[in-house]
Amino acid sequence: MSGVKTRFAPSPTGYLHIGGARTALFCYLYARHHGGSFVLRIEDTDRERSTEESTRAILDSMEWLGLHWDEGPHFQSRRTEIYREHVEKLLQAGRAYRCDCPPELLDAKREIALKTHGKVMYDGRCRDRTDVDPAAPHVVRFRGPRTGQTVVHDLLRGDVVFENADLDDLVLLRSDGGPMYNFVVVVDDILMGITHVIRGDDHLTNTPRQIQLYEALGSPLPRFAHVPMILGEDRKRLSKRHGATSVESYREAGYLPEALVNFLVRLGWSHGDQEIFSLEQLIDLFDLDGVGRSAGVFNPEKLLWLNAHYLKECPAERLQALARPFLEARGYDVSDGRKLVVLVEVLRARAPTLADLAAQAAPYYEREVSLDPAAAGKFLTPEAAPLLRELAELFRAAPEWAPEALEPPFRELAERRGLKIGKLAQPLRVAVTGSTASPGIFETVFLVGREWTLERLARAAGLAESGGPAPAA
RNA sequence: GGUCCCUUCGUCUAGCCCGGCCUAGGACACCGGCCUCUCACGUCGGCGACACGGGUUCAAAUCCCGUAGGGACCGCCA
Repeated sequence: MSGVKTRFAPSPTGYLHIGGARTALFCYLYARHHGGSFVLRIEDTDRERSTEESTRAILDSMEWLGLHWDEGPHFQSRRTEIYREHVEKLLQAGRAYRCDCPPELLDAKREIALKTHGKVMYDGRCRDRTDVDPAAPHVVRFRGPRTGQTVVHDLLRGDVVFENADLDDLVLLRSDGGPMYNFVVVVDDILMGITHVIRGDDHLTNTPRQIQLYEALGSPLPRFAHVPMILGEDRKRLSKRHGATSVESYREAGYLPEALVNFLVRLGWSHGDQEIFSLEQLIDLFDLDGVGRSAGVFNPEKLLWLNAHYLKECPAERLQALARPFLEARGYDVSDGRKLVVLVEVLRARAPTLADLAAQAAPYYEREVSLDPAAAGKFLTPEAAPLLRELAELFRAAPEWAPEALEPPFRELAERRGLKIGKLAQPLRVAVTGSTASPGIFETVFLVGREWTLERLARAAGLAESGGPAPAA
C-alpha cells in the first residue's frame, strides 16, 4: 500500500450529479492507480439541507458506478465535538476570535461594497476586540495573516498565488455552534490522513484559506489538484436546469454504468486517441498528467454512443437481466425466455439505451400495434393482399415457430412468385409491426408470435383489398 | 465590481512542458458511398479548429508580451 489516500466528500443535499460523480471517479482512480485508499465522507454540516435520503441515493449511485470506497462513510454531523475542540485550540492560540457583528449589518456592508469598490470581504471589525461576550450569540472567525502571500501548489495548474490582504477572516463556527465547511474539510482531511485533495476547480479560491488553516493547526499540507468543471451546453456550470444531471436519472433511462464511467473519465482526461476504457484499464492508466485544465461541455450524444457501444458488447445473459426490468416496467410479460433472448439480440444494435430497447419491443409484447399510415399506404396495396393471405397460410402451417424455421418456406414463396425478398418482406413487416423498420423479417415474425402474426396479417390483407387503411375511427 | 482559473473542429480531445516530424491527428454529431428484406449495426469517405494582435526565431498551435472572450469564487451554503 502506497501512502496515497484520497477522498470524495459530497454534501447530501440532493442526488449524486454528473460533476460530483466525475470528481469521485478521479479520486477513486487516482487512489487505485497508486495502490492507495479511497475515503468517502458525507459533508452534512448543513442540517437544514442535508437528508438521509440524499445520502442513500449518493451511496447507491457510487456503488452502481463501481466506485468502492475503502473507508467510511464518515459523517461530519457526528464529529461536531472534534471540530469544537479544534476551534478551541485556535482560540487559545490566538489564531481565532469571536465576532458578534449582526448578520444584517454584514449583509448591508456587503451590498455597499459590491456597489462601490467591488471588494466584498469582512472588514475585521472584531478582530482585535477583547470585549465580545462569550455568552452572547457570536461566531468564531479565523485570524488570517494580513500581509504576505499564500501560494497553492496545484498539481494541475502549477503555483497559484494569492495576496493574503485579499483574503478575509472566514467564519469557523456559526452562532448556533455548527462548524463551517472550509474548517471541517481541513480538520477532517488532516485527521483522516488525506494525502491528495482532488476536487472541482470551483474550490480553487477556497484553497489559500484552507492552507492557512493547515498551518495554524500545525499540520503539513496535502497535495492539491483542482480538476476542471463540467459545463452545460450554454457553457454555464452544469445544474438541474440543464436537464438530467443525476447519475440516478441515467440509470433509470437505461444507461450502463460502464458507459457513464467511460464518458465521465474522457471529459477532462485522455490517453492518446483511445476512447474506450474499462474500469480496470482506467485503474491501470489513469493519472493526473492526463487531466486537462479547461472546463468541458457535457455532450449527451457521445454518452449515448458509448452506451450503444457497451450495449453491443454486453454478454447476452447480463443484457437480458438488465433489459428485463425495463420491459416489465412497460407491463410486458417476459416469461417466454426464448423470446427474450432473441429480442435482446436483435434490438441491442438498434437501441442506444435499455429504455429505447423496451420501447422498441412494443410490437412484440402488445397485442395492439399502431399502423403508420404512410407505410400502409405504400405497402398494403391491393396487389399485396393475395401475398399477405399466402403468407398467412404459410405461417399457419409452419411446423416450428423459430426464425430459422420460418425462412425456407418464405424464400420458396418468393421464388414461386418471382419476387425479390424485399417485395415480400416489406408488406409483411408493415402488416405485423405497423412500420417499415424492424429487425430482420424472420426474427420479427418470430417475435410477434404465430397468433398475433395471423391476426395482423388478416387485418392487413383486409385493409389492402379495400385499397388502404380505413379512416381513423 | 474584486480575486483566481481557462482558451485547438459545433462538442470531447491529441499535439504544447522538450519549437521543425502538423498539409494540426482521433472520437461524437452531421453529410455521402458500400453492406442489405427495412431500420439499425458495421465499414469507407467528406465537412470542420490552433480566439485575436504583437514579438523572439531560419522556423511557433508549441516560447514571451498584450488584448478579447468564457468560467469559478466573493454566505453564520457546501
